[in-house]
Amino acid sequence: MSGTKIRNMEEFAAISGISRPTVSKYFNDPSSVRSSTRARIEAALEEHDYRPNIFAINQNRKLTKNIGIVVPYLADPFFAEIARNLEEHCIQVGYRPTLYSSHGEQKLELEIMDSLRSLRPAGVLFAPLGRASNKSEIEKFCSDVPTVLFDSNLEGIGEAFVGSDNFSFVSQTVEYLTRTGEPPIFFEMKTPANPNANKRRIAYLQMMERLGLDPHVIKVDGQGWAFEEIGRNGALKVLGTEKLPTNAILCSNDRLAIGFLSACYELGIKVGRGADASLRVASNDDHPFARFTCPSLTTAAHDYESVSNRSVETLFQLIESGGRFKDRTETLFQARLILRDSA
Amino acid sequence: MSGTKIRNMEEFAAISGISRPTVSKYFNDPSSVRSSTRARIEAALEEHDYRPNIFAINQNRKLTKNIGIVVPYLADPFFAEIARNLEEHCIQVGYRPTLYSSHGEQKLELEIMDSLRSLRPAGVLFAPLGRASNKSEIEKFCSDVPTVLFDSNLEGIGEAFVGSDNFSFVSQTVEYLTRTGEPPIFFEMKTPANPNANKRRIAYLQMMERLGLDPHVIKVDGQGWAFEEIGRNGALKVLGTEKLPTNAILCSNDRLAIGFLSACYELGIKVGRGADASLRVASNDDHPFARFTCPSLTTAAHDYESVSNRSVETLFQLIESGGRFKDRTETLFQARLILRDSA
DNA sequence: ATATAAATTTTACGCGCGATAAATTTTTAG
DNA sequence: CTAAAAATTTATCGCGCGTAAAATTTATAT
Repeated sequence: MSGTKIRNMEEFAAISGISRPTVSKYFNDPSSVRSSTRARIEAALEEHDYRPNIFAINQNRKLTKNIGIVVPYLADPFFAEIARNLEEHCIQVGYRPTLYSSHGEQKLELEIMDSLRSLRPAGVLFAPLGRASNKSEIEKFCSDVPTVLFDSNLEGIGEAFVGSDNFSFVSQTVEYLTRTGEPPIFFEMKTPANPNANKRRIAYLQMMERLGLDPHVIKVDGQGWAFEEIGRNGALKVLGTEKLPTNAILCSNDRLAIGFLSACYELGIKVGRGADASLRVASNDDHPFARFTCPSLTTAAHDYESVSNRSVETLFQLIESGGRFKDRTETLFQARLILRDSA
Repeated sequence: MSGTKIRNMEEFAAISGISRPTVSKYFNDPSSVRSSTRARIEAALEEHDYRPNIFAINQNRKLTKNIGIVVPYLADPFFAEIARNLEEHCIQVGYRPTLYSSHGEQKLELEIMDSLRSLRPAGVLFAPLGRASNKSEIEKFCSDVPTVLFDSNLEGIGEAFVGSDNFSFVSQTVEYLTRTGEPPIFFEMKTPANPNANKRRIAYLQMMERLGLDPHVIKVDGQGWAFEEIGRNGALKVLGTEKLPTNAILCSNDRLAIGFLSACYELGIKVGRGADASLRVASNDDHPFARFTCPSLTTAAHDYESVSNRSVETLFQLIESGGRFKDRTETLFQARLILRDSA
C-alpha cells in the first residue's frame, strides 16, 4: 500500500483512472464491469486500500447487505454454535450479519426488532423466544422485514421455518429406551419456554400409545431459561418423594437433563445402563456439554449443520425473490440418536 | 400513532411545528432544547413514531454512537453472560453495541477488527484471544479506535485494561485446599490459549513457595478452545498412569475442571471432601455450569459484575476524553471463593 | 467495413441528516 | 422594564455514495 490516504470513491476513481459510477458498479458486483477495467481497479486497490463508506452505501442502496440473526438465549452454547455457523455463511456470500440475543426476555426481543428495523436489513434469521414472544409484534415485524424463522416455529409467522423434527427426536429415544429396558417417563417443565417442548411431549404420548404403553409425564415448576437449575430442583423434589413407575427418564431437553443428572449425583442415585445403575436418563438436543455430564448423556442430536445451512439458503432465496414467498414452507430435519453412558 | 408515515426529519419537524435543526438537536440530546419545545416534539413523536435514519446520522456525525464488543469465544457461556452485561450498559446510556465473537480463531479476530473500523465506533470493548492474537494488528487497531481491553490483558495495548486479579483466585483456592487438607497440584494446558492461565500458574508457584510446599504442575496436551475435551483427555491420561503426589487438584479454569470431573466419574474416582472421596478438585472462574458438575465445583468466582461495570465506565471516560488517556490503567478485581462439594 | 449491441463515461440529481453562521425570537436577570 | 443571555429559525453547505438518462467508446457479429 502506498502512503496517500483516500477519502472517498471520487478520489479513488481518479487514481484508478476509472469513472466513479463504474467504480461504484465494481464494488456492488465486480463481475458487472469489463475484465480490463476490473483489473485496473484491483490494481489501484492493492496500492491504496480504499473501502467504500458503509453508511453512505446503506443510506443510498435500496436493499442493504445487512442480515440480522436473532437467538433467544446466547448463554446457551447450542445457540452460540448455531449463530456462529449462520454468521459464517452470511459473510461468505458477502453479507454483514449482526447477532442479537433476546436473553429469554420479551422486552429484549421487542427491542431487537426495533433495532433491526432501523438497520433496514435485507433479511433476518430469527429464532423466537416462543411462549414469551409477543407474537403479534413478531408478525408485524415479519411483514416489514423478510424473515426466516428457525429452531422455534411460530405457526404462520415469517416467510419460512427451518428446524428439527421433534417427533423424530422423541420417537428414537423412546424406541431405544423401551427396546433396551423399561419405557421412559417424560420429564419436562410445567410451562416450557419453547414450542418444541410441547411437540416433544405430544410425540412422547403418541409413541407410547403406539407401543401400547402407559405414558407418564412429570412436569416440574420453574420459569425462564435457567433450565439446568429447573431440572435440578425438579429432580431433587421428584426423586426425593415419588416412587417412579419405571427406571427410565426422558428429559425434554439436554439442559434439563444436565440439572437432572446433577441431582441424581447428589442424591447418590447411580445413572446408566449397567446392572449397578438404578436409573437411565436420556434426552434431546445433543448440547455441547452433553459429552461431559456424569455419566455422559445419551441424547438425540439436532442436525444443526443442516438446519443452519438450510436456514441461510432459504433466506437468500427469499431475498432474491424480493422478500416474499408464495407459500410459507416448513423444513424439518431428522434427529440422530447418540448413545452414551446415561442410558 | 396516526396513519401518516414520516419520511425524514424535515417532515417530522414540519408536523411538530419545530425547525429541523432544533429537532436534530433534540435527538442528539433531548436536554439541550427548552422543555417546552421538548414537550412539543415528544407529543408529535407519540403521534407519528418517527426515528432518524441511522445511516445518515452515522455518516454525518463526527463520532458515532456505535460500540463494538469483542469476545474470544461466545460458545463459552461465561463470555455470553459478560457480553450481555456489557450490551445492556451500553444501551442504557444511549449507545448501539454490536457483539462479535472471535471463536478462538485469529483470522476471525482480524476480520472483526476490519469490520469494526468501517463501523467507525466511538469505542470498543475488546477481550482478545490472547496467545492466538496478532498483537501488532491489535495494537494498530487500538491506535485507530479507542479501545478498552478486558478479561485478557495484552501488555501495553489499548488505552486501559479491566479484568480479574489472577493471584487472588489462586491464592484463595491454594490456601483453602492446603488449610483443609493436602496442598494442590496445578492442572493446566501445556500451551494455554489465554494469558490469564500463565498468571495463574505463576501465582500457584508463588503461593506454594510462600507456604513452603513443593509445587506440582501437570500440563496436558491440546490446543484451541475446547477446554472441556482437553481437560477430560488430560485427566484420563494422567489419572490412568501417574501416581499423584497429593490428593488435591487445582484446575487452571472451570472448563478444564468440567472435563476433569467427567474423567473422574468415568474412572470411578470419587471426588469431594468426604472421607469416602479419594480426590478433591477445585478450580477458578465460577463458570455458569460449575453448579451442575458432579460433584458441584468449588471454585474462585470472578466479580464479573464489577469487571463489566468498570469496563463500560472506563470506555465512556475514554470516549469523553477524546479517545486517549494520558496513562494506561490496569484495574483488577478480586476473586471470591465459592465452596461447593468438589473440594 | 458496417451495423448493432454492450460497456463505459459524463452529467446530474437525490438520499437524510449534521454542522454552522447569521438573523430572530424568547427567556432570564438586574 | 430593559439589556443580556439563551434558544430557535432560516439558510446553506457537505457527507459519500447510488442511480438514472444521455452521450460516447468499445466489442461483437454480419
